[in-house]
Amino acid sequence: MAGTQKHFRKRDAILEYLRSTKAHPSAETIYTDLKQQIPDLAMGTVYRNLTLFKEQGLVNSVATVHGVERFDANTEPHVHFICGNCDAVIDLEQMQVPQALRQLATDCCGGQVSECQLSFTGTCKDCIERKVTA
Amino acid sequence: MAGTQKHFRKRDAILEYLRSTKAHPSAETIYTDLKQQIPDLAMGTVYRNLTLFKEQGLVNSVATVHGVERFDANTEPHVHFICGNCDAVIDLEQMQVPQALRQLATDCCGGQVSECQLSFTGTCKDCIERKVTA
DNA sequence: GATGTAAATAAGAATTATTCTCATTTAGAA
DNA sequence: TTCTAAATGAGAATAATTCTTATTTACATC
Repeated sequence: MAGTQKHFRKRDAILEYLRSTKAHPSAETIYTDLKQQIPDLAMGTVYRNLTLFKEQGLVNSVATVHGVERFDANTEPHVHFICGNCDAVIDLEQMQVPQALRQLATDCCGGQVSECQLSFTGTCKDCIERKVTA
Repeated sequence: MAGTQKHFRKRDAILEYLRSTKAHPSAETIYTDLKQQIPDLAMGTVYRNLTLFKEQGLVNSVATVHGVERFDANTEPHVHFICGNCDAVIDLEQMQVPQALRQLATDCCGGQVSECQLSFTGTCKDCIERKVTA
C-alpha cells in the first residue's frame, strides 16, 4: 500500500522536505531536520539522494557558503542573495535573470550554455537590524 | 636588497602568479605550478596567503567547481563561464553585469549588497569540438 | 504465505579540501 | 651580532563529502 511505501522511502521525504522550503538547506540541515521525524535516517542517504536528484534535474546546487553546498528544489532560474553574516541564502523573487544575457553568453563563449547563476553577496536585512539593535 | 627579498617572499610569488593568469586556478594548481620554480613551497603557505588576499580584497573566490575553490586576482566585476566537462573557468570578457541589476538587488533584498556574481555553466567550445572529433 | 531479486539504506570507514599548530627561518631594526 | 615580529614548512587536525559493505525493504513470482 502507498502509505507503507512512503513511510519507508527516505528518498521521498528528502525531496518533499526540499520542496517545502525556500531556505536552501545544506545536506547537514536536511539531515538534522528530517532526523526528528525519521530517527533512523543516515547522512549517507541524504548525500546519495541529493546526488541522484541533481542528476535527474530535480534539485540544483545553488551556492557553496563557507565550503558547504546548498540545495534548492526550485529549478526555475532565479536570483539569490547570500548573507555573509548569517549564511542565509535568500530568493530575490522579484528579480529575474534577463533572458538576453543567456543568449549573449552563448555567443560569447562559443560553447553550450545550460545553466545561469546570478547571486549577490552582502549583509541581509535581518543582520543589519540586529547589529543596529545590538 | 630588493632582489633578495623577492627571492624569499612566497607571498609575492603567489600573487604574481594569480595576476599573470586568467585560468582561475585552485589552491592545488597554484601550488603545483609554483612548486617548479620554488621547490620548498608548502600548501599551507598557498592557503594562508589566499585567505589573506581575500581579506585584503586583492583576490576573489569566483567559483567552487566540484568542491574545489577557484581564485581570481581580477577583482573587477565580470562574468564567468564554467565548463562542467573540463572544469575550466573562463572569463566572458565581452559581457558585463548590468549595473541596474545591482541597484535592483539592493532594493529587493532590503539589505546591503557588496558583491555580485554572474556565471554560466555548460560545455565549453574546446570540449564540444573534442567530442565531435572523438 | 514463502522465496528471490534488485533497489534503498545504515553505519561507519575512507577520502579530500582546507585549516590549524608549532617549531623554524627570514627580514629588517637596533 | 642580536633581537623581534612576520612568514613559512611540515604535518597533524578538521570538516564536508564519498565510498563500501552488510542489512533491510519493496515488490514480483511462485
